[in-house]
Amino acid sequence: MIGFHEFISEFNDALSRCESMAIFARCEIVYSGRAESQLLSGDRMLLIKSDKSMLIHQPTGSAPVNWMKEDSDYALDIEGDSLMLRVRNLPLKEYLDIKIEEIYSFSRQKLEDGQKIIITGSERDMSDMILENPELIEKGFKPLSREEHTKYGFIDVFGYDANNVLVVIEAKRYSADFKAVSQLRRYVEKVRKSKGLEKVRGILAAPQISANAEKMLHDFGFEYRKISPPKYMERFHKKQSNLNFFSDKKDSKNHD
Amino acid sequence: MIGFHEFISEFNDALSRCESMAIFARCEIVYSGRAESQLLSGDRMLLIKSDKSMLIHQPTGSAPVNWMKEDSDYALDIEGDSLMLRVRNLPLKEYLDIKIEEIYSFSRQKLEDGQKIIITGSERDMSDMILENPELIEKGFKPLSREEHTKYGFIDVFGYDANNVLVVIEAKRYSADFKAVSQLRRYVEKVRKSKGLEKVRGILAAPQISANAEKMLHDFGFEYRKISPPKYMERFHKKQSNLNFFSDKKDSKNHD
DNA sequence: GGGGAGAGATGCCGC
DNA sequence: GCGGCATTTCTCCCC
Repeated sequence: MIGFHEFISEFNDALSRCESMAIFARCEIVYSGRAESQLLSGDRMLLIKSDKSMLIHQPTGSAPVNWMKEDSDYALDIEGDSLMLRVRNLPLKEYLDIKIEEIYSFSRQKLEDGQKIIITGSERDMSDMILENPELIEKGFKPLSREEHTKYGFIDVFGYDANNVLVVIEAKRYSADFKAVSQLRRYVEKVRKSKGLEKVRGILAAPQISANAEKMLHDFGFEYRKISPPKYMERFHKKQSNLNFFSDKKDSKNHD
Repeated sequence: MIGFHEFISEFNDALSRCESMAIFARCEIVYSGRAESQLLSGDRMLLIKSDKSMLIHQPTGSAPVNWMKEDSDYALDIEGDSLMLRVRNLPLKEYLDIKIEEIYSFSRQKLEDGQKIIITGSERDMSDMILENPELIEKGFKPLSREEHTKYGFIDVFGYDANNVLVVIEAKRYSADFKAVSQLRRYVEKVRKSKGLEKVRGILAAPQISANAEKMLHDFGFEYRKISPPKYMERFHKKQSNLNFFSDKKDSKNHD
């Protein structure tokens, strides 16, 4: 438990040094901006980052209950028994008011991190895989070099089949739904119109598809290919299982 | 700075008591599950919640760089100069390995929070507003009681115009895009087919619409209405600007 | 800055 | 659990 006066001093000092902060506190919260929200009194974790963004987490769930974007302004004032923390982002017209009733703990730290996460197994990797292995779609499929931003739109993969009919492919890394079919439909219609072609094939590539989406797909005359996104690191790990840090990962992967 | 042995003991005790934790540390991270990722050494904030979910934040940005869902398992082991924190969610087949090089600070706290956030200004509030004020769409519009899950789909608002022509309305709280138009199109087509009607009107209600989306909208013969989501609390605050922090919140439920 | 689309999206609700 | 959809989505990339 930390007194408000000591906290105010520490908080403002940390803020001026662009340190990151973690606060455990009981508080009530009101947000006003893109929407409006209220959250009555309870225990939460408040994070303030070096970029002056803020996140508030309840003790459960993976999404923050309230937050403010970077470059927000912070002001602390004691009001009666409580400490008001007012967070403002004037350019975005967003306001967060936190009535802090009790502070359980406070940590501050200057954090240095120049690293950027590298992710594999995304939809992009999936279309790369299709480009490199066109037979995943069908024998004789000839993909054109992928053009995300053609005049036809943001098409994942684009090519010709064995009969030189144009093929538009939409890849989804997860179970394909109505939205994926609608998207494919929009692209196919665009290409048909732009090229003045009657026949353009549409193919949805995904590990799964919902029954409704598949029905809609067939109604439009499109096709489904069951294809899963690649996991490059996993493959790498299986090949090279003798490394230090990563080796344990690998072993832990061998749960299947 | 905290020693690994002391940390292990504190961490495991906190875990067994379902406390929440905040850790500032330098670490490397590897994730494997729905996708795969790696993040080289840097300073981060690690949160572990009462529900045994985990969030890892870099010093900037509002989204976590890595995370694990609730009910994950945690295991700590000293390996050479580092402390390995292995997080596992076996049912989801997700694995997170954190190589902790240095711990700057550690906080733990039992958090109690039974409150649920109340949000206004959502799309749902928008369709409620249209139901209560049908003239926002046009003179003579008669909304039917809203049925989110009709056999026609999850239609926002549904009604008849002055000439008893069926009207399907899709509301968007933000600037409407291609996806919104596609969605409206899908609903209109569904209703046309289900009811065997030639003429069903489609209206997109949103505060804004992109030029491309508006063109597509008109190509399909649909219409746009410029309507913004309501902000009940804001209206209330303007009327009653002399209350203390919380009285407004409570009454803000009586928004209309 | 807006538009368009993916995300390890998350969360909610309904079946 | 899956399906369908909104989200104060967030993030990225391109124009």
